[in-house]
Amino acid sequence: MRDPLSRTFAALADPTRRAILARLSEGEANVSDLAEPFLRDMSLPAITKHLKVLENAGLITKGRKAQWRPCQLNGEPLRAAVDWMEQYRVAWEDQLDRLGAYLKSKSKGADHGHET
Amino acid sequence: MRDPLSRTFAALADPTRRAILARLSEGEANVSDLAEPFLRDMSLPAITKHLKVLENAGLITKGRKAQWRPCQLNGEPLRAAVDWMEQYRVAWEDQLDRLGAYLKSKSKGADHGHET
DNA sequence: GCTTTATTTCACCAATCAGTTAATTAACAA
DNA sequence: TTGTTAATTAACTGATTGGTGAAATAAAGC
Repeated sequence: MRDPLSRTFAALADPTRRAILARLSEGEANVSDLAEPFLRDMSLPAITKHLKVLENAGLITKGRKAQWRPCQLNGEPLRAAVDWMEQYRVAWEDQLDRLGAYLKSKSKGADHGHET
Repeated sequence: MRDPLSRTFAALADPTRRAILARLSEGEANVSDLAEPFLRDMSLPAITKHLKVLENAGLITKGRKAQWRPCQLNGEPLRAAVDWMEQYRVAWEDQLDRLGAYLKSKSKGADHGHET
């Protein structure tokens, strides 16, 4: 996973990590706070690793406050990811439109008068 | 990678696969058409595998036309991915706003206490 | 100094990933 | 039937991922 965009998407490709980001969207939190909901399912080192993945992707930054490591969200890479998607969104929606038109013409074609 | 969202993000976490999607956003293409730009770097079976990943994520659908397999984009999972991101983008931007406000108040010296 | 709390690092393991070459299937063309 | 083109499957490999428990580090607190 060399490039930043790949790192971002890879980091998002895990429900635990997405949940951590969701939690962080409500505000700063320490590692143990972030870990707490998952400790039934996995160990603390596992969370440390997930956080490292998020950090390497630039999605979070970790501070230092005594023995705590307050984490906070960094939206920048996410914006890059959304931007990548938006770049192709027009084409995707065109294709969806074509599909919609096709389905509509196939079923009935009543409401919104498109060519049958 | 059980859940659909994870599958989508995982599928996007590879530059070859993103390039394939980009190509497909310009219109339907056969496997060999899609493979052509990459055959200098990897074999055809490698492309077949990438296409399978994209297909399993629901990002493309493969048709059959004689011995060809015309692939086309399916934007639905991408919409779900963008939706997930948008859901938190507001919060991220709020955080950026708060940071901005904080920095502004700090530079202005608006000394407002933080009571217990 | 010793103990506690918060977090990370280490060494390991099983599963998945991304690629390979060689063989195979599918559809068509002669 | 034989051959050609398009694409997939099979069997294998090395690297990465996601987890573990045990030990190590860091900063307080007593």
